[in-house]
Amino acid sequence: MAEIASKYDPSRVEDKWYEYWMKQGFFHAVPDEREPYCIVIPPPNVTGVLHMGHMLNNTIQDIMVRRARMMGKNACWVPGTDHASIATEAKVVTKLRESGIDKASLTREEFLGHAWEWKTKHGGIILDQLKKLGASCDWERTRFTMDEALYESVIDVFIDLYNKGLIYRGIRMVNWDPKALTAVSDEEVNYKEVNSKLYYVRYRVEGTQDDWITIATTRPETILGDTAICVHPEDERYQHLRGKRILVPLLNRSIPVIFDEYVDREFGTGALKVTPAHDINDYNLGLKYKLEVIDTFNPNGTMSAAAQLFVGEDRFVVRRKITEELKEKGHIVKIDEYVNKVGYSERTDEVIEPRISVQWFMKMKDLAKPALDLVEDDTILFHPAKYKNMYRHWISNVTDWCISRQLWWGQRIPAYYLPNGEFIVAKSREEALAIAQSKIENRNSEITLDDLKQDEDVLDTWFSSWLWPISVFDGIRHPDNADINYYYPTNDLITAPEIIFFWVARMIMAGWEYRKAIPFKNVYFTGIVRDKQGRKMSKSLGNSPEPLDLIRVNGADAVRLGMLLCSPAGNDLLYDDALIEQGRNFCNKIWNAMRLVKGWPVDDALAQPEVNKVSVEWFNSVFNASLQNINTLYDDYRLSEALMATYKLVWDDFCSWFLEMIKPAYQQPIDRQTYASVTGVFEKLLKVLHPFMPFITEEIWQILDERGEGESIMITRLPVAESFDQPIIDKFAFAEEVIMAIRNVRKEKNIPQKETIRLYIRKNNQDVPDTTFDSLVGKLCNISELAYVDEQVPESISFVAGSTEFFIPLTGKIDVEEELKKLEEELVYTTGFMEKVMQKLSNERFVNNAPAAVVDSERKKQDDAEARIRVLEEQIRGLREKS
RNA sequence: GGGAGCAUAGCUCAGCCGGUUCAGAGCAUCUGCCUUACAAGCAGAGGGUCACAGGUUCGAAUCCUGUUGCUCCCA
Repeated sequence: MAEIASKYDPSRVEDKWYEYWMKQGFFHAVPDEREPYCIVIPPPNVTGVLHMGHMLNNTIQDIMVRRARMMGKNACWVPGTDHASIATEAKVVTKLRESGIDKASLTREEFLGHAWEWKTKHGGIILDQLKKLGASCDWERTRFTMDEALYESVIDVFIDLYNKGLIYRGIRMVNWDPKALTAVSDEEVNYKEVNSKLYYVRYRVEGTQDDWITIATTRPETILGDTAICVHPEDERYQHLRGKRILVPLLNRSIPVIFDEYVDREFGTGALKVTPAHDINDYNLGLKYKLEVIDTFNPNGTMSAAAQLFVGEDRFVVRRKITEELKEKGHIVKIDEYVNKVGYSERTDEVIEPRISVQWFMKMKDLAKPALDLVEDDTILFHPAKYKNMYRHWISNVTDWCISRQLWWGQRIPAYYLPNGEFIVAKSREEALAIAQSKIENRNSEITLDDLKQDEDVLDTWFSSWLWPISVFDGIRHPDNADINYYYPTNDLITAPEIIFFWVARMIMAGWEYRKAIPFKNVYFTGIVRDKQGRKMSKSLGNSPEPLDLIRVNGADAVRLGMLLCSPAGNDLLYDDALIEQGRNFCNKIWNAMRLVKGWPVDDALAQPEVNKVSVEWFNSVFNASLQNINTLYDDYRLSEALMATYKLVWDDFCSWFLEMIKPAYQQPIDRQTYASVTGVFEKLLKVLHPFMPFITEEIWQILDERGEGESIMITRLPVAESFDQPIIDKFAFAEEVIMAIRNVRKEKNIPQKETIRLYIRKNNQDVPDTTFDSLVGKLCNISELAYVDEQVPESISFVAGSTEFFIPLTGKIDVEEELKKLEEELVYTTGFMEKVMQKLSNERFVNNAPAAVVDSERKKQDDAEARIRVLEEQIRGLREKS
């Protein structure tokens, strides 16, 4: 046969097989009579590029879907991207600006033209990157949240929920992103602790010359929007202010003093400035006391005309400037260092500005109820289950969802305004007109299409994503189509815990609302990929390796293996190059196992030696025992443990033991029967490995035997765990102990493996010798004579396994003192152990209370220890007599 | 401020409805080997008061209480 390189080179393998799989259409799935298995990808951001988190997440999805496919299920993994309205719009705006175009100078249609152009050209890079990872997605089903079908689904759902009274339009305090110029939802605000300052500012009481009240604020720039001062009704310090008014510094605007228990008397001075336009709590106070609302900020975070001062300047610049001015005018009492939490936009990292505006909201209470129950009663299972707590907490305290965004890139809200300000929610302008005309005939009868003005805003991207498991199968528009009926509910969702609210919870709501069925049966939460120091990987820190470089250098299989080995569900993964090195080494190990097996000449005339026969029997049992274990681990979603069990089965049991057991002598042929068994189990191992390492397993599977066009390991069936022979496993465990002891003797006495030794065995306690693995021990330890004896063998190195004595005659190499010392240490340990056991057994309460099986096992321990002690003592005696 | 979770070997973790020599795995470390598949390898070895303090029990890494430290979520 042709020379096979001693090192595995993934670069010559991976692209070749991926293309082959694509060409054969193995990834594509259509409904049939088999059991379906479906995963929808958590759609990555269309602007995104592959990062380490995606690598982990998609590796896991690929493992699940490949395994299901090899279990004979109809496996379908639907890929796609979401339109990421804020991020994409920002990208397009930036790009336009670079080519000298201002978004404001474009019409909506022109802008969307540019946006689509951008999407076509740059969008979805990430999907191609997934192919390098080996992802077996059904690319023919690739979806995008702005595809016509998905767009229309979103609109239909909006209209439906509006008609059900679940969507409303209202004036509310929202989280305003002054950079993206849009509202964002509560879930898109990240609170970070920052070092800031607490400014103590004194306001003069109206009608006095020198009577002041001091408030504490972290945001002096909002003073210009103050419309009240609030103190606790029982606060002794401020009783004299009842009925008084206060002058806002710099403006001398007169504002009332209000008394409300909301105020924390301990904080600052106990006096609170109230700015209803710029703080959610102040806003609520404003509603309660009917305060004036002065919005002093423009949407971009600069001061508005209403502020009167610093108009047009940025709020943070103004914070500095107004502090100076307040100081000059004698209003600053003191400034303390202060640590507080400030909200930042998830999308732009800009400081969020609470802002009053008109937005669309979705009522969550009614939808939340079933979504909570479905998780509480384990209809949907979380892995790990601890996320149920977090889920319960959020969903029990859920607030209405702000779903409108002041952007163009997204599904435009289907609301049409009449000249009088009323609005109609309808699928099209024509429909809206018809509704308007029928609704209040007299008043609106003269309205024409041109009078209707559609809402300018689009919907939150998550308002598309929450429909994803349904909309990818067009199940909103066509609830009875074959795909949705077959693949929905999907089986597993693999995602990050950070989007449990954004996405997981809302998909459950949508699933229940629109299909009265769960969107998925299991949710597997992956961890966050961090660097060795535990820091989250991020572009700004520069601590993330480039995933595609890792794949190019090490191969996708090595990367997949490395990432998965150390990431139990829900635990963060501390990335380390060593992990991938481990993956690479493993690939090489398998590769070399193949080289070894392929290198053996086969002799049909050769009968199968006994050694090989028992070895094959043993390995078959070990294989089935392991496979059973691996399947259980999969069932429990303990993927990294399933991988580790597979890894050990291949490396330790197959390579280190089995191949050595049946390995023919150098340049000697192997018998046909054994060879067939070896290639047979090798193939089985490759299949078990395939979901983890698709490329190398395909390559080796193809080399191992002649395969025809259209054949592939990925469409074969996984081996089914069969019953196994536990006694042979136990017998070998004993043989293994003996082999290791002999290796130790060789090492200690410097006897090379090439030099044969003799081995004498003395059974005690009238035990019948088990000779199953004797010939194997002989082979692996290069033993010229193996015999059972009744007496101790003089001039020998000896050791005891269980209560069986082993003697290796070694004239002239025995250090009696050393041997005695070893035996005595062994004796001390065993005696100590036995005493502990006897102590237990002499305790009546133990014997009476403990289960019989436990007591029996203690008795067995005692018997074994006693036997061993007798043997050890006898050996010591024997040695003493000699010396 | 409210809630949840975690603490076991140098690192990452498993064990946790109490009972097997129960104190484990992988990696890392150390020692010896270029032994004819693989030095990306082989053969071995060392390493932990199971965070701390109490309690329950014949028996606790495992159950209970408290303490300390860390992490996450929410406001």
